[in-house]
Amino acid sequence: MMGRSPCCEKVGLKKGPWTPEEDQKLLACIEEHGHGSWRALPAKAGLQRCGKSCRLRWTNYLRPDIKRGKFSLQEEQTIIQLHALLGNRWSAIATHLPKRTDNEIKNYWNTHLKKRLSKMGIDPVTHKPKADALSSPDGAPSKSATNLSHMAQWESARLEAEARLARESKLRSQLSQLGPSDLPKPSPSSPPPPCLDVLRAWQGAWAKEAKTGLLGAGDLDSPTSTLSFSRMRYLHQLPALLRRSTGGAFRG
DNA sequence: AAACACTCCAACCGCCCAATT
DNA sequence: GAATTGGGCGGTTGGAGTGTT
Repeated sequence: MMGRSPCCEKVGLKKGPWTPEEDQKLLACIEEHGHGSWRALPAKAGLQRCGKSCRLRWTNYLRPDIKRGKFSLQEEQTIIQLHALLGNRWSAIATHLPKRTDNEIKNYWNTHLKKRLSKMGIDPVTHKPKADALSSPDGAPSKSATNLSHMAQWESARLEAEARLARESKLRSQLSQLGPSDLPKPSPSSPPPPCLDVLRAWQGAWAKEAKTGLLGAGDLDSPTSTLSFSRMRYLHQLPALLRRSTGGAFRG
């Protein structure tokens, strides 16, 4: 026989919002058996749901290692900076925000941050000032802009690699914890997430470049000459911009 | 108080890819 | 190698909650 055994039959499966009873069943089942196979879980748990729905409910809502509620200013900055570098790759962004799910970040971006950036005159897709010129008059990027462009590309690739490593590490720890002990716990053996270190390193690199004069004085003040340079400067100034846009009322 | 408009987010859908047979 | 699945991802949306007229 080709392939695997057939997937769960999709007749009579419940959809829509989860009830507290369903949540309890799902939690109890994962506590007792771990989630092992999502496909097999609904039957074990006595749920009229498909495995996919169970997985979504667990990863986005029931998992105990989830922080819910208001995003801090620091988290907002991180999301915007990572979005400028990575685009709509929410799972990659989420690996740098401990305890936040990609779904929550995506929602927060769509309902809050996108609008906020627009109000600040920043295109939320390109992260460029809306009326900004795309290139220098002669069309040739400056040397510093080229360097910065390479730097941005390098950082983007590095973030991607880190996100991948984080995923693989998570997968390994899940595999080793299959079974009753599958509930996430504060484990001293699991490495801390890469978190904000990448952004800090990047910010440090920016400061160094600016200080050592790799950026010409004009580069810091003149209209931006390339998309990458514009983006780099924007990222550098983001914390101050955000503080201004929130009127300082936001505290991390 | 009712009707309508808007906001927000949990959950769905469809697609993709690696793994499995 | 082909067929098929499970799981992950990003885009989208239904509907509850809130605000406005």
